[in-house]
Amino acid sequence: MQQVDCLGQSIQVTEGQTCLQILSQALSGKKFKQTVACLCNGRLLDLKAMVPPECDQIEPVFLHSEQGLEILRHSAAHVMAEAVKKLFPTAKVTIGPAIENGFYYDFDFERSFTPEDLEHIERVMSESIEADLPFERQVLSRDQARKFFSRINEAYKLELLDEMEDDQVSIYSHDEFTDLCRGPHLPSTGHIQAFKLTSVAGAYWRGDENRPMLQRIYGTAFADSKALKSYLAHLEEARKRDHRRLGPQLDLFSFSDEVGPGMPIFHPNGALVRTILEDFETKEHLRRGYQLVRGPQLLRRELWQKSGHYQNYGHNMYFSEIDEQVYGLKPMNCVAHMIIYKSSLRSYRDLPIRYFELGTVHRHEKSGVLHGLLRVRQFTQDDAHIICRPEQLQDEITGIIRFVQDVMNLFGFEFEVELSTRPEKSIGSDQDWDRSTTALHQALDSMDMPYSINAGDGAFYGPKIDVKLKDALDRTWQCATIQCDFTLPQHFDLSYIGSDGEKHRPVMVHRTILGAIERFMGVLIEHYAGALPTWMAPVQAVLVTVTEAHNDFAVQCAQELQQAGIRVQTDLRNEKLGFKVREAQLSKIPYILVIGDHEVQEQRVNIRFRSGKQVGAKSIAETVAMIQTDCQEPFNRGGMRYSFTN
RNA sequence: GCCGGCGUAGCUCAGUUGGUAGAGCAGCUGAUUCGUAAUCAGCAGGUCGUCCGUUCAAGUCGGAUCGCCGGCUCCA
Repeated sequence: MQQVDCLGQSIQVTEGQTCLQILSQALSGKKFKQTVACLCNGRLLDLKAMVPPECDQIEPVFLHSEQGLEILRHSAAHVMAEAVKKLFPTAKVTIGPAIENGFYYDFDFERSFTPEDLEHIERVMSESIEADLPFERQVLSRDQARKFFSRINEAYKLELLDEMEDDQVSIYSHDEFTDLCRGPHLPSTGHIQAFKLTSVAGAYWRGDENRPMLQRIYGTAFADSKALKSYLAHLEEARKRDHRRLGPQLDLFSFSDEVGPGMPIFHPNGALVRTILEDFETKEHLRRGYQLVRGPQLLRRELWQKSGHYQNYGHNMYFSEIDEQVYGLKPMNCVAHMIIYKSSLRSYRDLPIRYFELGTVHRHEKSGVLHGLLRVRQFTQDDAHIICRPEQLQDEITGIIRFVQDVMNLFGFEFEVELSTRPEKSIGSDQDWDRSTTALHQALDSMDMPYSINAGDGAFYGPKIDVKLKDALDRTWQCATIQCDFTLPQHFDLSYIGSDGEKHRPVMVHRTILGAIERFMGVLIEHYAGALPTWMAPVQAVLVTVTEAHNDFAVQCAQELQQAGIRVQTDLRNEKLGFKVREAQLSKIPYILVIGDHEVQEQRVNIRFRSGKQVGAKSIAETVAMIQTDCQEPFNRGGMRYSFTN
């Protein structure tokens, strides 16, 4: 006799009983309505599935749970596919998974779907949901399935079937629509209470740009309309934080058609923020034993051929011919660093050598990938190359990870870490790959850093660790990267004299901490919604006068604050106080210092934060101390020894 | 690069079935001298992204091109 544990109750299963029957016994009626699937010993199953013989534990999956939402969204994708097939019978179905916050389905159709099409599709979907049609699962042999999909003329499904290894496959049907699908699904279409089709896009079949482009429809679905509304409102809020909107608004940077795509222009405020970041980085690198170096922008083509970049990435480089010589604008900084290393004979005692450069590079990125400051054609990397003995590799990598961690903590970023292993198209010996991949693993493990593995996504010359940050819309962007490289030392014949008096080959690590200054600024702006922490704010304080009678004192205060190293502005315009406060606050200036009759009399300023909070009157000396403490605070919190100075 | 959408004043946008361009904010000038998110009035501002075409007539229709946006692919 089979016994299962369900929500703390032990229930006897008689033969042929479904999970639905067990759960309805264990659950009170109300909660049961919210149950859309079940977990049998951790495996997701339909409610209508028979209790598996080996199962001894069943848990309900509620619609509101993460797994419940995934099932909801996947089912919504099926309902959408059904609607598309009803409206456009010639469309061929391909795949349609649930994704974070929604779902999509790709169709092969002779034209793109229009916004009007989406409305029609939504209407037909609503009809299907209204009819509350059950999802039915059926298990077929691969052969039967092949016959079925061939009869209904769904070539893409046949291709998917050919790739499957199982002898048996499952199909799901509701109404007249049937799809090859692992499941599980909702009990019926009526459980889809809140959905919306959001956009159309082109997408390559199987993600391969050499295969046909399909028509993708994106949608989203939530457990109830309140959750859907709040998600859509969240999206709207996120759009307000978009650095492409905030950048020009705060007069940080802009793009110009006249200049060219992917070439950001930094205005005074933005250039100042940049300089503050770069200055911080320079000091922080010096403190951690890096040496500052600087290479040229243009280097002979032969050098790029030697490094291998010409062969691998030449199509993305900018070239120029000068005095009958071809020069390439550098797409990375390592080549000059190699030359510096080679400029003298190196001893094992010299290693590790850590060359750091805020190196400006040019890469001709495809036009379609450009994205504000996050993907540009000219950018400055906080780039370093560490040349070390093989046995030093792991310590060096650990040091870099600690560096990344410190900096991310300073800014309060949450980040994802990925380790990418050897790709198909790669060079180097198995031994080199194994040794360096192991060093990366061990460095991450030794620091208890959680990470995922991206198999086959390493650089062609070595494995790497990438650190990814999210933008306002939760899209991830690679920032820090740590890349092992054993081919460049070979191409440039790098060596050091070991303790045995013999020449040895060093290993090399390419790494960035922020990634690119431009990208990092973009992510920072979105992270702080434009309200940069005081130590980075281009203008830290603005003196706002009530009337022109107070201007003299304001100018005097400004001079004192400036003397103390604070970035201060005055707003002496003949405008109402409310108007000036509003503008200062919209400019996200951390300290708004109001001066009226009281303040002039007491020789004080009245402090208001950009949050709207009013602090009260303080002397200039007190104000300076307050702002300086504020600047120092993130560094104390981040546990960094770097101290804020101007 | 590929698929789709969009380009009107510095910014945000309106502009009906083709009939010759409009608002708010910002700017300038003047008035107002004011206590914590928008004082009032006046003025000025546009080859409707660019180039071809259709038409008596194009911001509006068609084509090309440049750019931006959403995806896909890519990211040394």
